[in-house]
Amino acid sequence: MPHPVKKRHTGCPVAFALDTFGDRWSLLIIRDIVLKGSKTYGEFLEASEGIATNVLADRLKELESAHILVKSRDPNNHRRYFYRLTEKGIDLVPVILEMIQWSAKYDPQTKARKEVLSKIESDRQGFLQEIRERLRES
Amino acid sequence: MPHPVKKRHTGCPVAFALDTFGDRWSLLIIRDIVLKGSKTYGEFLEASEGIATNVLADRLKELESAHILVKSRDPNNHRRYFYRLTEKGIDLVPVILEMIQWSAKYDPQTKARKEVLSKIESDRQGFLQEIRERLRES
DNA sequence: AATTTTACTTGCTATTTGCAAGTAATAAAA
DNA sequence: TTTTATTACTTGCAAATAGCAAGTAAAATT
Repeated sequence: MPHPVKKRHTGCPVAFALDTFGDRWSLLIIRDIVLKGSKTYGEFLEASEGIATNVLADRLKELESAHILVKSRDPNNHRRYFYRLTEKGIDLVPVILEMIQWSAKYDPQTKARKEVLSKIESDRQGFLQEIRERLRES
Repeated sequence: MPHPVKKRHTGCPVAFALDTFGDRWSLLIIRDIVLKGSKTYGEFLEASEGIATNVLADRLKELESAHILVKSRDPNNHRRYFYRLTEKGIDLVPVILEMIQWSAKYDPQTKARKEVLSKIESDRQGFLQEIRERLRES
């Protein structure tokens, strides 16, 4: 079973952020929720670029205990659970948007969609508000 | 010698960003340059929350080959090198600012300074511009 | 009652990190 | 000009983490 990474708790906000979600997978899981509408373990397994099942289980546990995700049962199918973003998690969307813009600028093979990019640039606040509302009501 | 992490090269901009700097140390090195004015190997070793020397060497190499950093000799002391951000590296500052804002909001022990935070909120573009200019002329 | 779905866990190997010590080139001091 | 110190690394090894394949358990479906 993978373990949580050592926390630096130095007070530096950059270090705090990296200690919380600074690994290869955490933000991809959040991307799956925000951009692909994933909610369940199975959906993350399929959507997240081939994340290993034990690593996925570990990251979900970590993100839940960091209060970035909340887990609830699917009322219609008690075998499965829904993972949703908390407000703390939703507040990570701006970080993801900046990453998207940076990669769109520097990755020649980027698949970032032009419409999305122009929306982010021309009406960032509106775009963020739409995402927030969608996530809150999901 | 640590090796580069496996690249996913899937076209997803979030994955591209994480493949490039999505680890516990890369953005801390960049923070050292941007916020602490670090330039040399020794300064990174001292500033970066106790990064191990071999990991530092590896990350510098990776960031250089990703064209985020450039390495040049100190003309006054040929034993040492200066590491500076390229434009590609400078363009990561917005990502770092978002992380700072998120951590300032959610870390009760944050040491993020209020003046900096209000400057970021009230005049983000101006703040970014100041940083860019300082980094370019350094 | 048997099968399938869903969300994991377990065990093992490979990779990466972290620590301590060592090296090589240049500069400074004696 | 020989010795010492600085600076930027490299090397070797142990510990932690990631990745892969197979297994388990509860709930739903057939």
